[in-house]
Amino acid sequence: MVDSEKKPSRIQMRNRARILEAALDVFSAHGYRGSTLDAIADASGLSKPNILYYFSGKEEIHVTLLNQLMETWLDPLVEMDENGDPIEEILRYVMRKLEMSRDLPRESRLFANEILQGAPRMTPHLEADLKPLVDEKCAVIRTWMEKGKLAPVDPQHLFYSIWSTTQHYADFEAQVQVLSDADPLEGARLFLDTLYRRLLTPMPE
Amino acid sequence: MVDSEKKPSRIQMRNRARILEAALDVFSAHGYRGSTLDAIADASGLSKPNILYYFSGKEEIHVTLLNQLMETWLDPLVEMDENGDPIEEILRYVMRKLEMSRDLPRESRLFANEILQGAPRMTPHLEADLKPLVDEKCAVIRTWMEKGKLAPVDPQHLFYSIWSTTQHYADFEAQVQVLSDADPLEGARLFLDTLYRRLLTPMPE
DNA sequence: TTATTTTTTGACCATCTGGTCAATACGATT
DNA sequence: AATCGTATTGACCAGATGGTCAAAAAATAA
Repeated sequence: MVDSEKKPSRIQMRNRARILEAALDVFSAHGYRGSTLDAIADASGLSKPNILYYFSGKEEIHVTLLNQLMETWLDPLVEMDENGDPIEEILRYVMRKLEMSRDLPRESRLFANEILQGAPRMTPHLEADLKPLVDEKCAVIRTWMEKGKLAPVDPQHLFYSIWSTTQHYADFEAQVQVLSDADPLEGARLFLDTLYRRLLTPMPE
Repeated sequence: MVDSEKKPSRIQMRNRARILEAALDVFSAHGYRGSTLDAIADASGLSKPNILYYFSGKEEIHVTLLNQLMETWLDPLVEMDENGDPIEEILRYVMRKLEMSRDLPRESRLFANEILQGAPRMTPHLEADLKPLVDEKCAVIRTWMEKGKLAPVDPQHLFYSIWSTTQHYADFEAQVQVLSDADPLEGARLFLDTLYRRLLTPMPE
């Protein structure tokens, strides 16, 4: 039996990792309801009952992925530094989010799927982790604006715009693919740099 | 039998409309795979076999919704007028998209779900309808920029940003709900107006 | 080696789900 | 009222799916 008291064996570590890796593939591509244990079993190379030896059920796998994701997802925002140059800090945040769209598209789509379905398994996380962090960083941005380092805009909607414009390249890849000729991510870098510089650079009176 | 040759009777019109209305509710909330004919039957007040009397199957209902959606979705872009004032035309487009997030959130989520899953039933539509329209409007925007009426940016990515920032309020409503105190849509109007004015207003040398 | 614990699996089950079909109810026309 | 095409439904089915379980196979400890 997998005992949550003792430390996990090497086999347990390896197989749990395999399962989560396979599940990320499957869940991000088909959503929770569209994913089957059989598909995860196939993708991980383990049998279905064996998967249920490591996880109590489909839902626990999904929840585990979502929990892991939350840290990764918030990290760039955590790193936004109150003492850095405001515009460069925000642009750095934008670029890190854009890189995550390129490097972690599955995670982005997993998240998008969950929120689209009304965040049934994530609302507590959002309230407990995301909300306080966003409130804190909004306050930082407001002080920057008061000091005249940034042109004034609503910080909350600024965040919404950063999230949506960057994640768009992962979440709506199927659409971007149809419309774009060249590598969209390079164009996105230039565009978003311009967008946020023009939005946030304070104008001397 | 429902005969596609003859014009549909009043009962047929009414029931097909009922089914599509119920299906829009269900599909937009749970995605294609997460939705069941039983749920659509319940929501429409018709029995499952009766639904299959009007539509050949679950997929046909979904495809019908997607086809209807495409028109509604493209309409604001179609209306963008080459002869209007460039900045006002684009801002009008932004605001119409934002209104659609408020008034047609189910349609927005239906679309988002479909694209997130890789657009399995919409890629042909995107290529046949969306792509040419976007190409055309990108050309218009480029001429505006050449005439110095708009600050230069990549028109394609400009569209991506408009779509993502406006649709965000419908598609990620569950997240916005957690973070926003007041009515987010009013704040969004102000923010997006500022964002696109600052981005697009040409600077005299 | 043997005993013991951990890991893996084949067979199985209950439920859900998309879909069928024969029979029935309904509504318009004569 | 009788007729005929339209609309509706209860009963049913096959396949998919999440999950169980006893037994076998591996790994580990004695």
